[in-house]
Amino acid sequence: MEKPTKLEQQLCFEVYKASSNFSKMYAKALEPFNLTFPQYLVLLVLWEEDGLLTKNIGERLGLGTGTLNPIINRMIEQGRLVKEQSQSDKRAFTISLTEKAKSEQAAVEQAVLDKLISCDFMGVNAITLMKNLKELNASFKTMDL
Amino acid sequence: MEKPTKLEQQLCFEVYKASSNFSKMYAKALEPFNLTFPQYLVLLVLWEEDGLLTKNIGERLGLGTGTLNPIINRMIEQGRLVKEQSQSDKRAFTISLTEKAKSEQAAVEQAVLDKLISCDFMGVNAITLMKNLKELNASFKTMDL
DNA sequence: TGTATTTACATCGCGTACGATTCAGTTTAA
DNA sequence: TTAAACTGAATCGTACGCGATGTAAATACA
Repeated sequence: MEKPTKLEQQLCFEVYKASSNFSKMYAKALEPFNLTFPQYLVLLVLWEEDGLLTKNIGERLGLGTGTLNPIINRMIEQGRLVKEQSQSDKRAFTISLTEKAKSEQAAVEQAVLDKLISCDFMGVNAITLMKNLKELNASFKTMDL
Repeated sequence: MEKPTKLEQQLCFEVYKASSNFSKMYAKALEPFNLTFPQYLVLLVLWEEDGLLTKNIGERLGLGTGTLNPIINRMIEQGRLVKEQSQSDKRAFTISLTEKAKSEQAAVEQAVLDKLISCDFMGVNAITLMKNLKELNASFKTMDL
């Protein structure tokens, strides 16, 4: 990593733009379901493993309670999630999918897939990109900041 | 790009996390100056070329007026920017740096550089990553979404 | 010329995103 | 066994980020 200044400024900006681009693309795909991108991420986690604690979801998504709690509350209002106090630890709450959220999984995933296919990232080497991003994010994890 | 589903879900998530990681890192570096990351991006644009129209800044950063306008207003309150109506086009406004914003350039850039060096992204191939991200973002540009 | 469209900016509503604080419940250790 | 330290959530304040709408100025064009 020689000459971090210019290079890194541009790297952080490319990441920033890519993130906002993805966010907008997914927003379009998820709009018919009245879902936002972060809400979709919560569903992805719970479709993989239902009944997690708020804490666990936050860890997987890298979100603090200040961000995650309002998202979960909106999804409860939408009738997608249910929250119940854990018996073993009364501070903690278990978040579970409703039937509605379970039954729409296939349709939502199909809509996202359709969008991705229609977008067709010409020539982008997604494998390499993912690998490099994972390395980058792993680096962040070991930092004090 | 075979099997977009899982792969792409993860790609968008890696980008999402990387963006938030960068944002937090830069936030730390910029905190002493009472600057946020998006505010810093505005400064980067204007340090390169002062006296741009709001429209130009928005184009370079990929931000709409709904996002950019409040940022500029805060930076005016901070005493970093000045806004004046364009004479040639009375709808447009020229955004210029104050002396304060010009004089702090070196110190801000040094602080960011120090932070980047102290973070030391071990083994991350920034060149390749940048290249792939630029391709990705170029793809987004040619999309309808 | 006069009207229709477009453009530049402002504002609004909603939904993140994050650090800081608060509070109740849990664990640790003296 | 308590007091102290810690932990999981909730809440608050500030700042994006975006689509939609509003308004005035500029441009197109019939």
